[in-house]
Amino acid sequence: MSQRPAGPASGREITYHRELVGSLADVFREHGYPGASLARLTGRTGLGKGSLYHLFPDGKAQMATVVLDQIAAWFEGNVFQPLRDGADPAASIARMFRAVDHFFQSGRRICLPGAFALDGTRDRFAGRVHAYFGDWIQALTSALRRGGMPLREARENAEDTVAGIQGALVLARSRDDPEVFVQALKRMQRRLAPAEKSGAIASGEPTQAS
Amino acid sequence: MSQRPAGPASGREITYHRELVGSLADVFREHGYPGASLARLTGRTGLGKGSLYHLFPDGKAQMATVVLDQIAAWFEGNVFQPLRDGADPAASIARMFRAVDHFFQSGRRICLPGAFALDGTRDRFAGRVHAYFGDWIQALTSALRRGGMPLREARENAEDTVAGIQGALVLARSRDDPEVFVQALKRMQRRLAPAEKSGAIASGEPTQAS
DNA sequence: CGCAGTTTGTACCGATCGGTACAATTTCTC
DNA sequence: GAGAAATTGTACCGATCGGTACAAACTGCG
Repeated sequence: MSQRPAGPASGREITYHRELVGSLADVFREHGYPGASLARLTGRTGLGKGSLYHLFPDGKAQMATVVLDQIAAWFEGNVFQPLRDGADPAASIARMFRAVDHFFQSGRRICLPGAFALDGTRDRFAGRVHAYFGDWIQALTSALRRGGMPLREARENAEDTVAGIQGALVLARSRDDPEVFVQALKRMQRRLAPAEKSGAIASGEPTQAS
Repeated sequence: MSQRPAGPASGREITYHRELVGSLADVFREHGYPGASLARLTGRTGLGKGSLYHLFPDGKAQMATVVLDQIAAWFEGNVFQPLRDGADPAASIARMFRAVDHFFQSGRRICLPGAFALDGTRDRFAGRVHAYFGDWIQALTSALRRGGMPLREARENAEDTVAGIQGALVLARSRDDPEVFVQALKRMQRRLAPAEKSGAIASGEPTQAS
């Protein structure tokens, strides 16, 4: 989804673009959509308005959608797809918790789709916000079911886990203590474990978080 | 904490003021702090700039602090104090879940301290945001302990429950389905119950949510 | 009524908002 | 190295931002 602008040297271009989108993401995370002004966007990325509007002709809204798409792509590759297709569901779930801890930087980074969901920004990006959480819950439900959990229970545990992660991020930031997030993550993983084999085998490390 | 401006007829004044602060709260909830423009604030309250700045000489920041204080006061009276001092801890916890469902309008209203916690707004109101969650967790921990739960377990369950509520609000809004919140609340209440007497006796209904 | 104090609408302030125009520069291709 | 295309900085746009000034209108009280 991280589209590349028309141009040559596409190999280097993509990397460049990915880092750029990561900087934009940081600004949206730190200030929210309304608070992410063009001044902050240009300041953080180091690019002038001209460059930014050349890359994103539709402006701030387009920057946010590209950011959301990059986040979705990362989760698709490192979390959702493994949960859905992983040969060992328990290992996929263990991998999910590792990836989540990695992506959210052990509680120091918030979830942009979650933050967008809370205020009026949601309506601007309703489809992407809805898909992010829907895909996550669906994938986790699938892994739990294949681990032997009944559908209803799997669905409920998936919702509780995804919600718990969001809430733990809120709590960690409210107390300015990332450890709150780390510990909450561990308890959620433990709570999800009993119904399945506990010996989770590592299978693949998460790629560099955007 | 909801201070009353100098003036007569203080009885009616307080009510008037409480409703006004409620309208301000709605705007902050719907748009976040940076998105809550003076135009929206005046539009929603029906008051002109002159009136608003007469009531809140320090402007937007003061409006937000008064809103946060009113929210804190409501939770103090309807949730925290009962949790800490209620004769029957199990009943106090049941009352908490009722109050939470009521205050957050069964998932249709978000938690402002939680929303503030996520972005840079937190730093502007760090003390109040920190206190809100700290008081809540402390009060719930107290009730669980008095219900017979060991300290460590009580503390962890309190954090998980408060975080779970925040996450459920995020999830409900992401799917635009308040029922997600209601069901998640029920499961959290059930999960908290087994360690204590299940027969919760109603003791006091929550007052009108601001 | 008449007056003091409160409350309010309106005009206005400089700063910043998101976005556009466009010429100058850099970069790639041949 | 010439020419085309992509990239960039800068100036500028109208709108809106949060906030101030202040005179008019309203209020309660004697």
